[in-house]
Amino acid sequence: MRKVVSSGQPTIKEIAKRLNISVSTVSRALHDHHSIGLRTKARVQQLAAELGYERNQTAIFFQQGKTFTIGILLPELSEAFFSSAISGIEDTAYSNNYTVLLGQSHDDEAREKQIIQSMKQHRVDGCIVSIGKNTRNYEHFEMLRQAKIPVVFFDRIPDLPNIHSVSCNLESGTVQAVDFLLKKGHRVIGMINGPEQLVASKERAAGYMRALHKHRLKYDPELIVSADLTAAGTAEAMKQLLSLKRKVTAVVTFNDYVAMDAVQYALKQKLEINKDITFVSYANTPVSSYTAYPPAASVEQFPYEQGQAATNMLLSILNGDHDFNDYQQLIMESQLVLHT
Amino acid sequence: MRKVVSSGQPTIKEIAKRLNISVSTVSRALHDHHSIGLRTKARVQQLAAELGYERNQTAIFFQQGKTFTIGILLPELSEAFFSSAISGIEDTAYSNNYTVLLGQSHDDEAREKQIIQSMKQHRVDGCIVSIGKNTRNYEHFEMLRQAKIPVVFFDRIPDLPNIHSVSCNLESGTVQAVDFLLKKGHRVIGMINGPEQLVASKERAAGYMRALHKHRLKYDPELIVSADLTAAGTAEAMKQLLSLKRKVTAVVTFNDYVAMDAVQYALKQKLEINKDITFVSYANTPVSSYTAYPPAASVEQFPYEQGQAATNMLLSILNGDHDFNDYQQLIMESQLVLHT
DNA sequence: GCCAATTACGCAAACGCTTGCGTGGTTAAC
DNA sequence: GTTAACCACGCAAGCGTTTGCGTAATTGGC
Repeated sequence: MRKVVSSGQPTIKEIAKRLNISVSTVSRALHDHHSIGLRTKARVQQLAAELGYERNQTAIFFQQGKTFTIGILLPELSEAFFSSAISGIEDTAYSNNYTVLLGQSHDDEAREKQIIQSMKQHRVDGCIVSIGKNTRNYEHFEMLRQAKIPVVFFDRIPDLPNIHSVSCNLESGTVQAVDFLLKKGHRVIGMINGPEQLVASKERAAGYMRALHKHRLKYDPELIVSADLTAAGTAEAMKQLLSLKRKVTAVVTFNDYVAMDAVQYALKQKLEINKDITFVSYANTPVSSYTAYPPAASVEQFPYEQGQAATNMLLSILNGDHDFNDYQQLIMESQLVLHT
Repeated sequence: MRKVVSSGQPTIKEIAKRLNISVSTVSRALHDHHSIGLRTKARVQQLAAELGYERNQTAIFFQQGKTFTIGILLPELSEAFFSSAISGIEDTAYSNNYTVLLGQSHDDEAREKQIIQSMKQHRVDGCIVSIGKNTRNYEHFEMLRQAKIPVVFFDRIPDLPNIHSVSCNLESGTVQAVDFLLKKGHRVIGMINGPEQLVASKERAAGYMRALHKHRLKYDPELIVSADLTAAGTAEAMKQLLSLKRKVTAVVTFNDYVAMDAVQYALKQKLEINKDITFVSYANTPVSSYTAYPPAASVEQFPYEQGQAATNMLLSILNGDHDFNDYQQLIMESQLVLHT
């Protein structure tokens, strides 16, 4: 039999042989088991230290059927929102002695499936996933369910019945945003919204309307325009808004990128930002405050905290704090942040 | 003996039992081994498919002493530069059938050590690491070396003799940047540099001087000022530069954030950007082009490509393409990108 | 029709570790 | 002095897979 690997790393066996005791005694000594004499314990631990012994995790993972590893699947690692989220996930995983296995789907369903497959094969204890834009088929998650690997969905959540999830309620944040503008005296407030099929767009629109309703103002459909989030689309949307009879003095934009494009357009029209027109946006990027004309306020979605929350949820599931069928859905509140 | 885990996942044994053949035959059949009859192969593969059999990677990792996993340790996952790098690393790891284990040090040496320790215990095949700002002690990397786990350092490289590394040469990029300004007719070019002890600052200064030398211009020390990268520090630096007798018409700033702060200051002084004064910067953020006054050009450091390169280097080491003592250092060229 | 080569499969060890159970030996309780 | 409790340790199975080697049965060459 060929020795596959000789990594030179000392094993429990070696220690046992050198000390003329059994491996089980060594193992227990290393775990500070009560049934091992103080003398033997000390001898074992000392020799282990001398040899630079380190437990072979792969062996333990295999033997225990648990890896203390969580898989995290996101569409795009380099997007600011997600990278903050990863940061939050890694931090809380780390402090609970879990490790993080990473994969990005690039919004490609096939790759998403392969990564899930790979994570399943790696025997991760659980997953945190944000699905791709184009994912329509959820059979890969069904496989995880059958393998009894719990999944917490996060931010981008599939339309499935029984799932754990963490997401951010943009509606309440939008209410706050519109409230803010109303209190500043604005009465004609436009909104550049995203594609209508997105949940995120629906929540924004709902928040907009709820805020108006709260203030007993009537809703003018012309004031919400859907755009495709490109610079050109945003310019077009701005043009529409500015051509209305009622003079729009404030605009809620879908995200910071749209806000920046909208600002550009407004400047070209010789409008003075924060005087002729005020923008409020959603915080997708930490650098928006560095721009020449940052939005007056933005709705923060706390990606880092969402990552933390998702991880905590997963860990509590892994700890068996809940029934397997007790599906949890945490909806975090977004919050308006003023850019003074 | 208590059965630790029953995950329900079918094993090779099960298949063997059901088919009344030995496990070795099943294993070989699953690997398409030539010594297995076509008939048996087919029967095995079919049953495996029916049962939804999936190889237990943890068992294989353990048995083979190899995990096909690379550890990646970075200071801060949410920084744009690093998150792009991760993206590049994950992409190339993925296409080579490796998986990525993630950790962030938050520039904390103790945490860095713990993560390295954890990765070592996980028996990663290799590591890619960017060290923390404050790391002075490198014994944790020495341990990796002893465990024969190869490490490729990346971007933030320790001052050690025999290491593999990938980094970006900012000097040449700076030469290009200053060249660009000189060709545009600027003759008095300022530089807001970072703290002097940083390698990155030294490279920038060197590039600045080399470009001047190339054009047979003399170097005026007053034109390079060191700042602390805060908004206030940048304003102070700008003030210094603008108060010089010779009228500064262009400034090379340490990074995009500094550039944005500098722009703000210039605007307050009623200077017209790209007319009275032109900025050139280093690309740390993908959104700088969204700002009202992006720098006229910026030195791109290609974090994604650096990530790819580091991964490829690590994989080639793992493949045994080089001697263990053949230390590789790849220095990538940065490149000036014009923002038309 | 004999030997060699080939085909098709099984045996069993090994990877490193954990853990239920068994077993001598000592101590304490009555 | 007998029984019970406890202490300190060893035995051995088992986790799922791979793989060197052994071995029947079949085939082919001459």
